[in-house]
Amino acid sequence: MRIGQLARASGFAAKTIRYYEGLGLLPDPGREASGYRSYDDSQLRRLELIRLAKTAGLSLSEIADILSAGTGPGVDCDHAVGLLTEKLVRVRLQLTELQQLEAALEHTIEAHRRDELPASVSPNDCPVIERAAWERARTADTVPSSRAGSTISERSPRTRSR
Amino acid sequence: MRIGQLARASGFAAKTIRYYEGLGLLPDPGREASGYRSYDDSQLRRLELIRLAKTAGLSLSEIADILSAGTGPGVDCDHAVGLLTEKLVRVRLQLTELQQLEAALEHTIEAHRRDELPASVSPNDCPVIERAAWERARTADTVPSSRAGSTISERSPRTRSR
DNA sequence: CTAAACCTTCCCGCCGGGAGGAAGGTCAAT
DNA sequence: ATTGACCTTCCTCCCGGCGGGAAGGTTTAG
Repeated sequence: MRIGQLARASGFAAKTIRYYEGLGLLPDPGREASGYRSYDDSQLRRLELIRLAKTAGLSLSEIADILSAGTGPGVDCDHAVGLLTEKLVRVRLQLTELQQLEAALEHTIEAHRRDELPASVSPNDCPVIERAAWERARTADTVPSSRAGSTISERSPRTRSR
Repeated sequence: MRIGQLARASGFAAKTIRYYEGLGLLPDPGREASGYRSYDDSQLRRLELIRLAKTAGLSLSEIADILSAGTGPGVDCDHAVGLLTEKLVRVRLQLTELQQLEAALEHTIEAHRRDELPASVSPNDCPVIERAAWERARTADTVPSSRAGSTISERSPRTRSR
């Protein structure tokens, strides 16, 4: 089986298959005399597992972790459970951040709807943004040092202060 | 005021200030005879507004939208409210997706904890992943065509089928 | 034999938000 | 006049997940 057939059978583009091979998601396939990659059904099954893992919300590096963990022929399912558990923690952190952002946006929009916000007093001044920033900063410090995809920036350029 | 002073005053790195200028977040500053960028306090205030907007969870392109919307000297605050409203919609979609992912992970881990999952029958087969994919796919179709940072992939390579 | 379909490697592009550094020009103080 | 701090432009890198296309070799059908 050449890469084109595998592509049609798996639903992944041939380029993607080569890319996955480069990432270590797929083992080195043999080559025909011509240099063409030569696949068998086990690669197809592996690609199907990769699709499942993607559907499950895993990134390619997480999938690589699962696939290369066993080192034996099979996939280490217990390792996969561990990874899912860690991922759950990360997902919950992201959820917390997003929920805080949601609340900040809601409160700000609501405050504006009720005309509670002052008019802008100068250019480069916007009470709406100020309020949203305040709402967000207010809850941001209650999050336990997440570092997970934070949209918030902590003030400190690499310019040394003097 | 040169870029270094503005950097220290604003807390943004000089590189970042040039980058923002390139993105259109900052107007073209004048130049000294030497070619150095020359800033005044309004740029500092603008950078402070940008920091607030970032704190509020806005991306640079969203901030650019707000800053360039007015076209007059001041920022159009009503436009900012509209943007925040749209962003709230997107945030809620993301929240839905993340909550579904969370539930899928929880259910899968719980099923594993209760030994409800069969053993893997062959290499490239992992009931844990299968279950997680199933849990996720089960809820994924109830989401109203989000398209917002989805981690899920819909099967269709650009290989034309034949 | 030839054309089409297929394969190979390679490099470039995108989204976001910058960081790091090279090569060179300028300014201030000593 | 020299140092060192500052500034300029330009290019490269990182994270994830590929897609496009060039330039060339191979296989297969008619």
